[in-house]
Amino acid sequence: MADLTFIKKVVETQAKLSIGEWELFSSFIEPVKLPKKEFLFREGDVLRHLAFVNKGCLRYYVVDPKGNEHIVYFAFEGWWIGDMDSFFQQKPTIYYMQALEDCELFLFNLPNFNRAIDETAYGQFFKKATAQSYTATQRRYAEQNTLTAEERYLKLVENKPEIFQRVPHHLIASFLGIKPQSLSRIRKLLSEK
Amino acid sequence: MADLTFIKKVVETQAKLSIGEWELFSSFIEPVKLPKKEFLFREGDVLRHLAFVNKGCLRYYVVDPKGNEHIVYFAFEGWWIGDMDSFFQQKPTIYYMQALEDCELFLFNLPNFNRAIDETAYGQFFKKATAQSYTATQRRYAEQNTLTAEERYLKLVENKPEIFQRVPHHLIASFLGIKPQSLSRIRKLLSEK
DNA sequence: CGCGGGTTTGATGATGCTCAAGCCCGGTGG
DNA sequence: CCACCGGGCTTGAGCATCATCAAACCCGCG
Repeated sequence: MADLTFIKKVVETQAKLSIGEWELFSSFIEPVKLPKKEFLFREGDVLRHLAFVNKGCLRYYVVDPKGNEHIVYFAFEGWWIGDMDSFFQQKPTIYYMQALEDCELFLFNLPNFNRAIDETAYGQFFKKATAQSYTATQRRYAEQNTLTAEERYLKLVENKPEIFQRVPHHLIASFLGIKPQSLSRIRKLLSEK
Repeated sequence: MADLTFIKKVVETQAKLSIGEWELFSSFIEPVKLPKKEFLFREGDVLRHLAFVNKGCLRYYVVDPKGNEHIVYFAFEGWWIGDMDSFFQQKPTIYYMQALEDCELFLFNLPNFNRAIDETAYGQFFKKATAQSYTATQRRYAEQNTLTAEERYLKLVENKPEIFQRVPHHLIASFLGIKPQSLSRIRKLLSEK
């Protein structure tokens, strides 16, 4: 059986599950390995699972009509990933989720996930965690207009310095909303100071 | 008593409430009038309610460290509004919510809202509606980088033409992520075709 | 009638993109 | 073991988009 200590710790940041609830919740987990470069889902898929990242890292991105990829977020250990709209409404997603390293994921299918929400205190976790990342996405959206590329870069260096060791720079550029050339120039300028 | 036909119709798009559930749910509603220019909440407030917009329209915005306002969305009739993170975690918000017209809102406080989720099929509505707007926010975030200002303007004209009659143009510019001057120029260019 | 907020228009400038070329480095095959 | 290939990173020159600064205009309202 997979090691569940990490996911337990994460869920317990927002909700206390009784022993029985935890037993039910953990029985829903389907552990899978996702090798580097493989996709958890692609545009057009109807999501059959939401997932918890126990190990590794992935990118979540969308391809616009002009063919440009745009990375919405990177997901590292401890993140919940998926397109909730596609998952709950069982309709096709417009997003891609690709492993950037060999990953270990814990999958939850829809009936089980609904049971976890309705029958255990995981519902509390889910509500709060969703609200939090929703508000965070709104904030990031606003920052895209109010901050310059350099300021967004510095913020990332501040918040997640490891990312530059784990993720190629052209993907980080896409995440920051700029081209690889621009990221390179920003780094050069800053290093000259 | 306020007219509940509209909110009932909206909730029923995603969930069927029994007669008893609807009675409980509607007993939670606190109708209030919010006059034009007044605030439902401001930065620093801990949200005591989420709200449904039965009539009128509002803007939801954030002020960045440089003092620039950035409108995250306009809320019209049928929208649910608030900062869920502030509401569920009872922590201060960074957002402002201001009426742009005389509004009629239906408020829900935290204990009642939690009861609605846990004890009625409103929980289904909430889960799906939240997932939908979360995914929509992510899409809008991506579009901020992939579309030009003109393309975003045309998209708004397509999706919500009435907005130009109801909301001053400098606020629409803020929503589109540009300055009023730029919006004016875009409109001029397009009208010359 | 004049004030003031909102919109328009013009001139200039900064930020980040495009196009293009060169470089670095790890992996592969001879 | 070395030559070659290719992806990713860097650098340069010119360009597009949108911001900034500034002024004029429009119009509703006191």
